[in-house]
Amino acid sequence: MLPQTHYDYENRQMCPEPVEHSRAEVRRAQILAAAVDCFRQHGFHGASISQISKAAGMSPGHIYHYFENKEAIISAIVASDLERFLVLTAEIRSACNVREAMLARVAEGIDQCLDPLTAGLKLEIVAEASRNPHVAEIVRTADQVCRESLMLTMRDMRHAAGHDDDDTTLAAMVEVFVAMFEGLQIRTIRNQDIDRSIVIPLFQNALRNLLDHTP
Amino acid sequence: MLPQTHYDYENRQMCPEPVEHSRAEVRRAQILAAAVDCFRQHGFHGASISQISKAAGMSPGHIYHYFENKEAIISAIVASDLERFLVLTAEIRSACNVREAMLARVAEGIDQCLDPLTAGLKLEIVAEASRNPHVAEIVRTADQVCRESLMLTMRDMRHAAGHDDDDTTLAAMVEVFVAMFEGLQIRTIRNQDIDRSIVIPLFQNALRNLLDHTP
DNA sequence: CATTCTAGATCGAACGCTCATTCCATGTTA
DNA sequence: TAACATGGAATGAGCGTTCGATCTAGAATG
Repeated sequence: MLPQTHYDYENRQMCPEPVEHSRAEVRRAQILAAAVDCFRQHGFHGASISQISKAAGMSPGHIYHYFENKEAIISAIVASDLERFLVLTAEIRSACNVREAMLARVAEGIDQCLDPLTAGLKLEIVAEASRNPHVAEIVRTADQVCRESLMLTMRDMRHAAGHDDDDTTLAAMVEVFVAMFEGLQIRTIRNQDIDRSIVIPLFQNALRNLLDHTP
Repeated sequence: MLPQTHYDYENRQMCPEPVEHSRAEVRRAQILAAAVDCFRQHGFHGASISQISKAAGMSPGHIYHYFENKEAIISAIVASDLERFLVLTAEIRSACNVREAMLARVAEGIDQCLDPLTAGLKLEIVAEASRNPHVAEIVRTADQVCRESLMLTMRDMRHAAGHDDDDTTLAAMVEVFVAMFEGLQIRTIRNQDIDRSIVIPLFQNALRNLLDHTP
């Protein structure tokens, strides 16, 4: 386990977490957790401040001491959500055996994508990004950082296997790689009876084919 | 071009379209077109009946002569959206050369998935399905029919190539196949600068690997 | 240690607005 | 004339947000 970090958007690097325990930080976390619950159940626009405040165990007005408005809550969730992914990719890249770490995380990633609760919120976030420019900016910035991190990881893996790819090829491989995972999030909503024991090996095989691809 | 058809949910088969031109049908279509526009821009819960009625060029109250409530509009859009896909798969299966038809449609499908406007609404629909049981039921029923149709198509293709797969394997291949396409819908929102000229061939190659897969 | 002070935490009523929906008067068609 | 199409105001509920009143914990003071 790496120490807790977060992504510093201004300086574009990971920073150690100051592990805040102040009352304010606790309250903020309470609100965010409650909001995640509500957004999962009713969507961004369907969930009301009143609902969120009830779930967080405080008055509606009090929410506004910690967040400027409802959209700020959305942004905070999106940001923290994607920060967690950045930590994950950083962990993979800092492992001794990058390939092993990656393959291990693949199984983990598939499981997470196939969890309907997680997938539902992720889809809500992307759908919101498709029309809310503010959310779109956060989502796209973090996505770019993730892709860059994955590109570096993939370049290492491929180089060890004797391939020497240019950046455009690597970027395309990352696109298809990520698309496959994100596609699972949609599948788990559209089909609740996925036969995991057959689908997961097939999926992993397709991933391996992609990673070992020769032009 | 096949004649216009729609999917009869009760009898589980395609039916010829009665091509209605009555005033009521025209009005309904107007409302649905306006609603699609509004939902794209503001989401299901963000778009109001008043907005939709303005876009459709009629009064808010009049909407309720054609749809019981707002959710009925959502359902009608989802249903017609997915019916169009059912028509597409039926078209592929009825082609002389199924493999050729399929590969041609693949390029078409990639283009459609990479269009942010189309993708945005599809994601909105899936996100809504992840929490609205009524929408979920429509989405899942249609998805199942699509998968069955794709399974038949894929069985033909694979059989011609000397493979004889059992149903679970075929179902899994369909899952991964569809997941890849649906993943593109998310990618086109998260990354607006996808290099199509490199990504699409790589994506098609990955698809071919999947279709020619040997266990 | 006891008291006072103060700044932040917290509440919940209130505001202005918009929403989905209803309803009835009016217009249109056959 | 009868049946349907349409408009638009009315309704009541709920929304995001604001705001002033109260509470509380802990520093400052004596």
